[in-house]
Amino acid sequence: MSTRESIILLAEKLVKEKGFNAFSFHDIAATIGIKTASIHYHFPTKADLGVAVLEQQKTRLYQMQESVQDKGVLAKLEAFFSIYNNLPRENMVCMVGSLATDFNAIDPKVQENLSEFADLVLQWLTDILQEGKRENIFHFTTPTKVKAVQIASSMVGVVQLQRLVNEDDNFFKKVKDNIIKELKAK
Amino acid sequence: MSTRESIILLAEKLVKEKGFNAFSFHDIAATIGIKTASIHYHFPTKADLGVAVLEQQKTRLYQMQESVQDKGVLAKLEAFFSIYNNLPRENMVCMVGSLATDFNAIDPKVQENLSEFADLVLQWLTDILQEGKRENIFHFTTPTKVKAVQIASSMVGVVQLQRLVNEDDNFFKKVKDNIIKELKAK
DNA sequence: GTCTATATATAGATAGAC
DNA sequence: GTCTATCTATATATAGAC
Repeated sequence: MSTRESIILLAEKLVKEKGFNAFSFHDIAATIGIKTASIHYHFPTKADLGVAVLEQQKTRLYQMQESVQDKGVLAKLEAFFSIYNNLPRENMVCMVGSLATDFNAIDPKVQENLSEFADLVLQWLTDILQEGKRENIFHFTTPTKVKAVQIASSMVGVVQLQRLVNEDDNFFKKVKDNIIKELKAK
Repeated sequence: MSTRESIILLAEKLVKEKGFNAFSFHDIAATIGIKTASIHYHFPTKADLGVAVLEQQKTRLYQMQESVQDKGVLAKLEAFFSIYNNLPRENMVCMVGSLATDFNAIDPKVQENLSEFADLVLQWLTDILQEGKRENIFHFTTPTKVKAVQIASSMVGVVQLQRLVNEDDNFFKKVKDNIIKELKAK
């Protein structure tokens, strides 16, 4: 893996763990064994690094969409949830939520890329829900986009709340399972 | 209003707008017309200020609970939603979500107070939902606490997503209205 | 209770050698 | 592509005068 890729991956981890404005080039440099000046060679500014992280997120999303395109709607829904599945265990929140709370404190370039990534995720979930309705697997009556926003919001929020409560209560899994149950209910 | 109260109120606003680690004592000092050293007289450390903000949030929550204790369950539910109602318009996210994403970058004292405040909010919503079931106004079958976490998560998340999408689409209101509709549905 | 002045630390960023 | 060295800005925090 190239140094550039290592930096992006570690930056992603740190954003999800601590937030964009709480990690520093020094955190990254110390972990991967280089100096902060070397990071600036790959990413002139921290905003450039933020943009690169979001572009990588988009690429990963496209790959995930492609990998399940021939599968059933329930497999696609599970792929959507896989964005969030491992976060609580790793003491992380999702990229969108982490950057959204810092929105007014990040560079406009990062803001723009974040909005685009969030739109992609929302549109993907909307498409999945629509397909489920068409196939008579899901039976909600709410407008599909609204339902998608509601479900995505639940995921964004529950990984954050999970951090604050006793981890014996696996609210993340309970909420996720309940969402699937409600989607299937007639 | 005392200087101390002014500092707490402004800190609350800044946390919801930019995040705890993105505002500085200088931001507060400049706005209310004092020097940063004066803030340290009231709050020795930034963590102390964070704790004070959360204690004020708890006090406000208790007052809200008391103000609706003799009203109907739908009025209580609306009081719960009032925590979030004005946030999108003011370009803010909620206190719990803002601090949860920064959880690993804030002082343990602030972490602890945040967890307590989140527990209070969740327990309040759980009580409201339970009362609604008892009075046959709500008809969900999911365990009440899980339903409360799911709804609270939706609110935490939707005020964050609302920041990222076209504000012409008032997803916050649509999601909130849909949650109420689903609670009442048989 | 607020001020001036300052200490101390750390951040992002740049210049130029290798 | 990474380094050393340095710049500049800003953060939290403290000491002591008023």
